[in-house]
Amino acid sequence: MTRPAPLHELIRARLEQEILSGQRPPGSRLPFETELAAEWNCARMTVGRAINALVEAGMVQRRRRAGTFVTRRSVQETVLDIHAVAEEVRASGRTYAYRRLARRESGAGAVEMERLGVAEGAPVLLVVGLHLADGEAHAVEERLINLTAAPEAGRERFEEAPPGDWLLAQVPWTEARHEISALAADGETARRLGISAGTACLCLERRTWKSGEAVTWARFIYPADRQRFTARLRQPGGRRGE
Amino acid sequence: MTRPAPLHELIRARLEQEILSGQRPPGSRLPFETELAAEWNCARMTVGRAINALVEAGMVQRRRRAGTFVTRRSVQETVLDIHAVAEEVRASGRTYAYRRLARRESGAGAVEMERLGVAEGAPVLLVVGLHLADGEAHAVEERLINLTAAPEAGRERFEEAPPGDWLLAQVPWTEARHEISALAADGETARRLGISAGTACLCLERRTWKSGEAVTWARFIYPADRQRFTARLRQPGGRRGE
DNA sequence: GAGTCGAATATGTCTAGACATATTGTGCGG
DNA sequence: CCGCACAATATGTCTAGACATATTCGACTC
Repeated sequence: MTRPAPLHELIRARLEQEILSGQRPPGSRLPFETELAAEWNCARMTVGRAINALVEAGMVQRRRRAGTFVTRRSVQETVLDIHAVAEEVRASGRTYAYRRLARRESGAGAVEMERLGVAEGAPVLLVVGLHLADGEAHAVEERLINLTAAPEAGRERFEEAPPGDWLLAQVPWTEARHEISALAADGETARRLGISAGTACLCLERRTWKSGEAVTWARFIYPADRQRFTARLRQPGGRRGE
Repeated sequence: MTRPAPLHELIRARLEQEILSGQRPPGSRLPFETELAAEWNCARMTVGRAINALVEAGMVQRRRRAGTFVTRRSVQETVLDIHAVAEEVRASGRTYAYRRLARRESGAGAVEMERLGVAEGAPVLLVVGLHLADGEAHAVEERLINLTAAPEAGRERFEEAPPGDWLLAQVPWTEARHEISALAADGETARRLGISAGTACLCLERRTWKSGEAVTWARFIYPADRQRFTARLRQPGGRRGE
């Protein structure tokens, strides 16, 4: 039994369908709110709400006095889900394990300055760890933590659990950025992953900030055959997990 | 001069800040709409609108009779912008060019069945092309088009312009999915890109549907040093391009 | 103690107005 | 013909209500 959809949802769905079908081509003007309100026999605010959802989805743009116009589609904005490595592995039905390979506190050098965006000599913590799936190397994680932003991290050993989990729980971030690239494994990485040097690898870099201050930088390196990222188009009217 | 922000926006920003700062921890209940309305001295619908924006951003969940609760953060949902290759190249200030390498119409075999999800023997079009930046190979594009879904594509040569542009204009899709992976260049790909076989490459696969029917499959292969994808965290209250 | 039913209540949707504000078109004067 | 002031207008925001609906809580029964 499907509950009756609210009116603003019906209006939104109808307009969306007309846009996607090409019936309302990019650049064309939608009927004015008052016209739609008369057509659907409802208040202007109800159609306004429907149209605002389309604005939110990037399908139309509104200009006062001019009207509402169908957006020209140019950039495909897709949604990429990046889980924690442990979840990725468990989701595929394998057992997950973690092993710390190295831990070092130091003052920021050139590399750390670039990766974290901190001043020279600022205290930073480097942790290198290996993520295992069914006992086999799944990914190498290199992690830099800005100890100025997260001083409590200096007291953690990160021997049993990866720093990501701890940071997520301890330091709420407000902004994060990801970069996905490919690279050939260098000697050390190859040795850690048990592959031969030069093997193609997928690389995910993540930078996290809390209110403008860099908290952590992380790089995950996966052998090419062991990981891929999937993204789906943002569903314009998609309801969020129920 | 910043225009005065609307009240629902102020309320949303305030609540968001309280959530991000940890002042309102995950699982905690927000004040009831009526309480917030009294606190801000406004109508209930105004605070409702503010809270709905937080729902949209996935920061809170609402349950009738129970109230509104701060969501536990689990999956990081990020937004990935995937431009057309031509735009990517031009955005970096280089000149863009395209060269078609091959074109073949045939009935779907095992590979095409898997990639497009069509029946055996269904008419498909394969186009292979090279994207060039400043005269240098930037990416190889392999493209399969379902001629049942887009029969007009059979009359196109795709010699000057890549099929992506034409398809985008002709066949509005309703769903698309992307996969990003790394691979080592095979002999033919390496030759086309002017690199040596085995070089690490970044690979983007895209599948596009129109109302449930597969329209096209595309695979872009970039040498590792020539492309990376960036994603940013979905800005909860981010305004869309103005 | 377990289960059932009904009342209480917070959210969900909607209306018919109001006024604000950005932008467009127009007419007037130079 | 150009520029400028002004009126027209479509969206943007907000209100004070109304009724619907899902969920919870408590009272009552077995």
